[in-house]
Amino acid sequence: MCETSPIYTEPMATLSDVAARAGVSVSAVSRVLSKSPSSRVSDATRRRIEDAARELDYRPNFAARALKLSRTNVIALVVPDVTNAIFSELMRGIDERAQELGYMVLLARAESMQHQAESLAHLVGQSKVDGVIVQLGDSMTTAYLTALVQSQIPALVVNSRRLGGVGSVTLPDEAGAAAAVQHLASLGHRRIGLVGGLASTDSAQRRATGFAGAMADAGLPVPAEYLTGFGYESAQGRAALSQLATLVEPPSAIVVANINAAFGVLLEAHAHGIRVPEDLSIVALHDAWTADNTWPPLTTVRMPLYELGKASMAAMFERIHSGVITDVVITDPAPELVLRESTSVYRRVFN
Amino acid sequence: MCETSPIYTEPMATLSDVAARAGVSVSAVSRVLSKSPSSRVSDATRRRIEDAARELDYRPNFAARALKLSRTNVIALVVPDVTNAIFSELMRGIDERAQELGYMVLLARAESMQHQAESLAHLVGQSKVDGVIVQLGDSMTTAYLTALVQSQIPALVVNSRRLGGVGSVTLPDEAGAAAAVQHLASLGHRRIGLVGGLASTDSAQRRATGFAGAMADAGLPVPAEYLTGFGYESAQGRAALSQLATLVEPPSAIVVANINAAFGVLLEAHAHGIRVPEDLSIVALHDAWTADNTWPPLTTVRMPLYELGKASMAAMFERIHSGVITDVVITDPAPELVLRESTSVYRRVFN
DNA sequence: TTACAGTGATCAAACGATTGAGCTAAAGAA
DNA sequence: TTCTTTAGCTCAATCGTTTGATCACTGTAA
Repeated sequence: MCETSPIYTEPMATLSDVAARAGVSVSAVSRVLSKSPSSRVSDATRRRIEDAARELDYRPNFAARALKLSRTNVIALVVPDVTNAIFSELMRGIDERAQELGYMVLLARAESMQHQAESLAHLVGQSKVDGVIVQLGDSMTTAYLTALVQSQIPALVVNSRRLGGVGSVTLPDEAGAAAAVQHLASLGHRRIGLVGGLASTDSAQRRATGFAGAMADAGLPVPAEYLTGFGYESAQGRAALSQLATLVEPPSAIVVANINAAFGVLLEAHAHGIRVPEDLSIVALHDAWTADNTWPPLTTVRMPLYELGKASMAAMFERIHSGVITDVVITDPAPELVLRESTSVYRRVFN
Repeated sequence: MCETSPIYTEPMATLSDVAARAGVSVSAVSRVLSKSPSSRVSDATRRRIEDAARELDYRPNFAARALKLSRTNVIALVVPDVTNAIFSELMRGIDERAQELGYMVLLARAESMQHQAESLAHLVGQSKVDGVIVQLGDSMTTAYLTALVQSQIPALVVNSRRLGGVGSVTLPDEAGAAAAVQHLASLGHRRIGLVGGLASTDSAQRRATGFAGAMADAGLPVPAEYLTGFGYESAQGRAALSQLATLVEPPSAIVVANINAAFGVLLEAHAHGIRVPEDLSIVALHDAWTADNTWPPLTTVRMPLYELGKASMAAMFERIHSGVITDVVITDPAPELVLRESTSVYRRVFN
């Protein structure tokens, strides 16, 4: 089961190796290879240096560079839950832009940071990373956030505003919720409920606002008992539908503020013998590949998560390099309805 | 929208700051704080140093340490697809053990590494990371792998063996497939099909072997047309069922080698009007929270992914510190059937 | 002839930690 | 008293880069 391998790993070529081979000084090599604009070098030596570097397969030593320049070109991404389908699109956006900007992403699961704020401080204090992008979750304490703000860490919060001292990048939550309402209204639904997030969270508030606004625009009433706000996870979606189902006159359609909660809603509907979409139309915010796997497949509103990621990394870059703290709202592309099979035209069941 | 913040970020305290405050030399501080066993220091000075360090909130500079010791205590995890539900359990295991061992994990999406092997070489060549754990995907070229082997990088492949020069950690694939078969057989099914992975991959082969073995043990025939092997993704699951459904005498139950493919199987079943589990029982390898969201919820065989992650990190640690290359198979816990609603007792439809 | 600007390269001091070797004083041995 | 040992420190080199300061040289102007 085991086998020892002699490790012949000849050490990487360094600047001075290249310098020796090219017959020049270390500084000349450094200036040429790091393409510094102030490099007054003759074409001949430049070529000799580049050749030598290529022949020795030279790669700059990350640690040495980081030490000298006191920046690592690495940023940390803190997410509450890697399992979340939403995270992966976000990650993809961040990663892509990071690569363009010459950065790498260190993924940190929030759960793994036991003494959370402290861990973050370590990350930056040790100058392992140049900045931190945090995707807020319901579980993140405010203590964590204030600690984050107080530390002078370049930080950025994704999809949550009203935090002084750290930047933010936010989704068009109102527009997304409104799009969902408009879809249902256009199908003839008048009794539309909301399965929302925790009222304490910023995004849940915005989605609720968008929902209310669109209902008003459509001239539809919103009874208080049609509004729930248990949270974004599956179990909380179940709880919400379970409550809505007991109403004397239950909604004929609901907007679910998060796709994960919608999974729970669907399960609970099955459990209650509520047929989707015949008895109840469901549209959820956020699109993900998992929406195809439910029965019926979920109609969703796709939110620009990929762009959220890209913009986050861009804002982080700005913050690091110019100290500018921005609050960005993604508007392009706009939330887009993805029609599947969980919504249908309203049929008067109480005819 | 923008607001500039003056950055008062006073630089981190260094060893010499601590030394100055404690009135001792830098080396004394280093020896005390890095708890080196060869530190002959009086209790008095030790206490002075520790106090000074605490007061200044000293944290060792990562880059400096990495430069001097030429190791970073960071490993890279390369995954084909962050979206994959399987990945998150694996990641959790790796991350947890990494933390115990004083390591951090740099997540690298394989898709983001355009010139893949080259990127890897960069990662290690620059000594950004001490080693690389690779979760193989269908899309990973053999060129990539041979490059990985040839480089002297401490590397480890997850769930794929037969690679000289790099270690491996593998799931109990045969046992998992066998457990699935046994469950179906115990329900009275005799015509059992396999929706497998690509025959070129190691894990697909082992699962196919486990399937065949268990079928033989149960005294059940396996017609060649009951065996498919399109791949582990949803679309390929659809393709597989679409093919199986055309058979004159289709299977009454199938084992799907991967839960993601099972989602596709389920969709295709719906499309064909095949009722699950009445007309077709389905059991999939790998459990994930998404299995609860399908209709009907999927019966699965839970594979020890978390333990796979932990073992991987442990093996990586071994590899880095003692050069020992191991091939580990996870046996504990054994694959476990998670009963949901996609399987039921066989009823003779052709009576 | 002397001075001076400009070019192309080198020197050397950092960055912050680690660590083998060397130093000093006190204690013990001869 | 003198020599050796040892506990308790400090010295100084080193890891690989970056970068302001410096230097040697050539060509030009005064």
